[in-house]
Amino acid sequence: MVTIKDVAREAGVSPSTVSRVVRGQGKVGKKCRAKVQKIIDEMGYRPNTNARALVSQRSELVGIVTPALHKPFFGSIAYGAEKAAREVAFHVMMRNSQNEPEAEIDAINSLREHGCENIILHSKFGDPDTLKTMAEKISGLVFINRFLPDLASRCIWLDNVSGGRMAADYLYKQGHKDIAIVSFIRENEDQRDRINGVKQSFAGHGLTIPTENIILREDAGTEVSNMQEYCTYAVKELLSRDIRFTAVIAYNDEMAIGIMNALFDMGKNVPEDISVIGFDDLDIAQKCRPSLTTVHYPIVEMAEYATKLSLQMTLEKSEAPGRTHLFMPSVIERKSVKNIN
Amino acid sequence: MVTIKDVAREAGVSPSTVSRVVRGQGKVGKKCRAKVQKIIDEMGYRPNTNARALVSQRSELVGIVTPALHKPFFGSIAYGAEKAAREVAFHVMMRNSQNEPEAEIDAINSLREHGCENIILHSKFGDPDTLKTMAEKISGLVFINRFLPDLASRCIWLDNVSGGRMAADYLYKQGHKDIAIVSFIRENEDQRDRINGVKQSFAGHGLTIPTENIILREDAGTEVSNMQEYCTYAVKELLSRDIRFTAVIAYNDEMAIGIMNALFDMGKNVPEDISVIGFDDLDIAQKCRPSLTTVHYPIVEMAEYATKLSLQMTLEKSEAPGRTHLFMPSVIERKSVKNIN
DNA sequence: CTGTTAGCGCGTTCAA
DNA sequence: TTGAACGCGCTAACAG
Repeated sequence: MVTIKDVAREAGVSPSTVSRVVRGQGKVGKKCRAKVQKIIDEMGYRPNTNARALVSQRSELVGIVTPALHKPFFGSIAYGAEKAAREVAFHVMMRNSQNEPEAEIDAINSLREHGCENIILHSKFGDPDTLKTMAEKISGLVFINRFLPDLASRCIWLDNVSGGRMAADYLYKQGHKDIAIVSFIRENEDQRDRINGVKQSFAGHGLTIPTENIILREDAGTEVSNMQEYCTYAVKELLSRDIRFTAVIAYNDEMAIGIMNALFDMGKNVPEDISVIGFDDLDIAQKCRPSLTTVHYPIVEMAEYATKLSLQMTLEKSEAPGRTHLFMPSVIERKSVKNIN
Repeated sequence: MVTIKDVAREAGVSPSTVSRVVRGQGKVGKKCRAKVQKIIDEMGYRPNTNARALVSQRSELVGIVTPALHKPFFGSIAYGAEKAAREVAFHVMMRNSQNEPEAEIDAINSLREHGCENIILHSKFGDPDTLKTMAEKISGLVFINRFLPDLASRCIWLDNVSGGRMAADYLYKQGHKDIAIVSFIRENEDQRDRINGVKQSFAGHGLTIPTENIILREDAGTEVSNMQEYCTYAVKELLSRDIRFTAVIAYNDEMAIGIMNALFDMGKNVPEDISVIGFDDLDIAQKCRPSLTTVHYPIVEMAEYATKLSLQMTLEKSEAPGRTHLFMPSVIERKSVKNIN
């Protein structure tokens, strides 16, 4: 390993001068700078990040904590963050949390051991008070896909209510007055918000959505163990109940696809017999058949934005601006919804 | 920030003793250890990784360099690596290379600045000599999904020839004697290997695959700009040429799905009219319709293995074992291939 | 079993 | 404009 001393000796200058050249700071004579730079290139010198972080008390690291990196949605977060980080020559360190609050804390702590001040956290279930305490200690901690009133200015999140409303508005315009909703848990924020958005939209048209038209995973019991099983269960329920619906709003794309498959299996065609709309706009939405009409979640942009915000907070030592960062979804029209007007 | 000194002072011992307790190494009196541990917990002391890495000359980091993390296949590599890294309390740093050899080198260099000795590199196009030079300098550099004869013991790769053979064997058993192949470039290793595997299989049955039955992206010219366009082009070619085929072997799942969609668009049903088989076994393969029969690529396991191998090489300072690490694919039977016997 | 000493490679004073 | 000296927090070698 070639150190700053080696370069200094070779160039016949002091280590401090080399340091100035490397960082492009301070006053260095033009000739001197050129000579040192030449030696640096020749010797292939690269500053030791650890030593640097040790002395300057900050590492050039962005940490990202998400539930499961192999899922496309979270992979996109990592992708967006890496993109923004690279622009300022920062590195990305990642950690999976499995959606377990304990694992999240652990991940954050170990990130901090590396001197990582910039952390993008995707926490759906972390305790607000705990998170607040952490935020006070970590100047670059920001939250993606969650809104915490006390930490509003550090939250980068999506307007799920609008997303739900947009999906419902779109369906309504296509002539669908009777719809069903398939989601997970009633009380989870995102899920509740999206459902509320749908209800708002329909209320605006003087319509209500009967309780029987809403299927929730929490009501499915233990008989279903994975997404497809749940979707099959949901579709069976819907079809067996004495209700009328021409379209299904799924919580997300994965579920929408599961529902389409279940419908096909039961002899229903999408969108001819029943329309389906998703949420997220994952890659798969354009690859499945019929391609999925869905609500676009600008997750890559959000992750980039979150990273830049975090960086700005630590680099410019500026507090987060006194506002929250709310992104808007948008409907992407594809082939899974039929116009029945 | 609470340092080792703070703990030492508080506990009335020397920093070295605290260090020994923290690392669980060396001899420390039972009572003494308990007391120090108590103070550590109370004060919330966490060792500074940078200082540690500086003095011990090694960081507890695994670097992973892949072309594009947001794609499920590469996301799985990151996932597997993180899993293995976490077991030994290492962190993962990642970098996207966009498949550009320059960016790869750059990524590796910046990883090294962090003192990262463990690097999992997914490089399809990197120059073998350059890679060899890097490997000599980086004791924990391993290659995933590539075989370099000179660095065989550091390569974790898949037997693509067998994969191609398995796909073809499976098709043959299902009664398909006339098949088409859709792939990218003739000379790329993986693609050539898989095609060769297919040819071997058929040769074993006394059959050959006519050149006209093989469509390559490189022959498509510039008119196609994305995967779906290419698949549509490929299917059109196949259908317009005066050839006979009952099944299509696609280079990978993404392509297989594009091909299925193109076939549907042209009024052909899968698998009734034409069967399709993919490669990779991405999540999407079980979600698409018909679900895709494909060749399973054990990429998560391979990434875990690669990480453990790298760790072993650096931690135990042992050279890589004198053998290469070749994983075998396997056929996953789903619904996109019809038995026409 | 425990403490003392001496750096790891670098950035940042402060003098010169 | 340059250099010398110091210390970031920690581990390792050596004494005791």
